[in-house]
Amino acid sequence: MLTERQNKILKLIVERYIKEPIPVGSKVLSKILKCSSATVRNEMASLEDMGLLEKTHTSSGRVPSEAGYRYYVDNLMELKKMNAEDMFKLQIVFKNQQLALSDTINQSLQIISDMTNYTTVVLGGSSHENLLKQIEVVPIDEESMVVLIVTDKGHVEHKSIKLKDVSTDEIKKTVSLINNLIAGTPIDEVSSKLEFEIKPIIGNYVKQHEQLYNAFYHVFNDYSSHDVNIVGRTKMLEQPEFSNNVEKIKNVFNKLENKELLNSIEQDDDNNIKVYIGEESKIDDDVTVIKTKFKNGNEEGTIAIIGPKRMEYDRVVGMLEYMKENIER
Amino acid sequence: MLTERQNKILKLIVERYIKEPIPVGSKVLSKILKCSSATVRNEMASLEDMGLLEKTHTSSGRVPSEAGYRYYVDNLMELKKMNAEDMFKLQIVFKNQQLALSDTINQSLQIISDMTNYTTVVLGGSSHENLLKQIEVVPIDEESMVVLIVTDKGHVEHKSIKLKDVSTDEIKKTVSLINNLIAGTPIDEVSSKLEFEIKPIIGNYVKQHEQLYNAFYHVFNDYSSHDVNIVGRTKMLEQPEFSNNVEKIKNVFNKLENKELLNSIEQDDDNNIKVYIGEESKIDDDVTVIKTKFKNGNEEGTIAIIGPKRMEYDRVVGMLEYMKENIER
DNA sequence: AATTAGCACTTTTTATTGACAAGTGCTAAA
DNA sequence: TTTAGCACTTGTCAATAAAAAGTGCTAATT
Repeated sequence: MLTERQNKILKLIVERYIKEPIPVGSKVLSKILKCSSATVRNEMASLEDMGLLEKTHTSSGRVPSEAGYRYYVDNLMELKKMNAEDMFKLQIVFKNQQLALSDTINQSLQIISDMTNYTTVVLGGSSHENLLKQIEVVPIDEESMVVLIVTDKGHVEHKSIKLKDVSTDEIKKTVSLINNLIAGTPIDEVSSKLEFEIKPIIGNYVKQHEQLYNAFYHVFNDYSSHDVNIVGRTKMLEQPEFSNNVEKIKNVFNKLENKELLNSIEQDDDNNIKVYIGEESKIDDDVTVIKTKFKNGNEEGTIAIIGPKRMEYDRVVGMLEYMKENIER
Repeated sequence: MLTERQNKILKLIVERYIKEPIPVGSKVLSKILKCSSATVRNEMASLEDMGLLEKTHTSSGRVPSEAGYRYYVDNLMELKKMNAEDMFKLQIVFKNQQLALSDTINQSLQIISDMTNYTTVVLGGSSHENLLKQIEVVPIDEESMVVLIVTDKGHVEHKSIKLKDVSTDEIKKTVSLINNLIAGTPIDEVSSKLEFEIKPIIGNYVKQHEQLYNAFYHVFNDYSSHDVNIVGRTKMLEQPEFSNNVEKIKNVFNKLENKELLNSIEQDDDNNIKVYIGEESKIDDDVTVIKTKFKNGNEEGTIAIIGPKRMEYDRVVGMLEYMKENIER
């Protein structure tokens, strides 16, 4: 357990370092704490022993370690209310009744990304939570057509397919068959339902049933399991820990492109705001991800803010809280 | 007009510099050309006077200028056939009859991006070339619904909208009205047609006609004028001219995000392969864009490869030619 | 008239040095 | 328990020097 003073010192170091990425020395702190620098040095040494602080070299000031940030977030941080101006900007978006929820979220995250210089992400629910609402087929020319898949949460996916020697009528019948028999099924399970419930039926009256079945089967199989929207990809370049390190940038960008890894954001089922610091983020040692789930009517998903480990935790958590409240209302 | 030898020297310098971004000195060339370095120096000075070469500092070797690359591309470059292995990889994609054209293109451009470490782009036709094929509305819950717009070229756009106190029946009628009266209109012009042809009609039998009209009006007004797919965004980071210059990276990434600027790729109507070097690319002085239009049946668009000015022109042009051929077949 | 050898001159790159600033750890005194 | 004091480390910055790469020009050569 840390003493009062140690808490104070750790908090000061974390907040100073977040403001400006310069290791914090004992001298500045001694002034603030009204004790000698030697005392501060002793305390800092203890905090380092506990693994909460680090040095960049033998005679440098201290920098928070990953555990230090963790401790700060869990025990020391005081949530920061959003300032009036920022709040006002967001309220304009939230008050706009015309917008669909997804647009509201996207626009507000765009604003947050611009205010903070962090990258933001919206994830729709995963495919096993999405139910097939309806499919539509729009013929484009003799051979090709577009298949549209709409889920109960309003997510849309489409795919062009080619079919030879299949009549419009046969397609229409199959489509309404699917809409009647399979709508309401989780997207995940549609492929198998197609096989066992649709394939046998269309086998009877569609000449090229094999081809037709295959086309639909693939459409659902390729259904990307996630609806991902990343806002402010390049904001990462504004952060000093990345702007001088192309390898890091490459790594982070590749992880963002690679949707699989974004799923790691959605791992746990906690409904509160969660903070993944450094290594925990699974993206990069210097990256922190702060996320929360949201639910509004039948729409649900996750919003996340991705920034450097040296992130303004108090501010971002405050913002996410505000976002979540407004979305759910 | 350049002499035989000057052509040779310019070609050598460009190709050497493309292989490795090190200014080329007279010594290396003298060995290849079997003449003294002094002779080469004289020729290089002439080429510099003509604006085809540049120095990075008073006593450095030479580097191609923008005009130098231009001259190389227009006069000196010998197209390079793709190697068998690369060709084979692409053939697998092109031979796959199952795939819709857009998927074929995306997959093959992914391969090309990986082979070359350049960014690739597919642009669909612009909105004034796209005709409205059909719209569909799928209700999600009492208030919200998804509007789907399909164009004659199979491009799909969707948008969630909210409507209060509008019956399903009213919506259905309006939708079929639009499909009957406006299908076939260029997307660009749909908004105005809605106003003059649909609004007056629904005004008669839809209670909340103002609201309904507004919703559809916005859907078409927000229609993003372009279908853009960027593959291998981060490949730019592999190029030495960018990997040490965060400002450049930022600039290029922002230009890519900003769809307007991609339109500049589509500016001219030339059907051949076009090369935009450096400043001409409108993206960055150190960027080259090589693009071509393609047309297959009623689908058409543009594919482009974006790389450093120091791009392997002979290889990329060869690849684009091959792509174009295969797409159009 | 074209080519080449030779050399002075520039600029970049790299390493070395020294001085200074920032900060620590430890010891001994308060 | 706190603090003053001091030796010690490390990083940063500027100055200097030497080496490497390459040029332009002049004068000699082919």
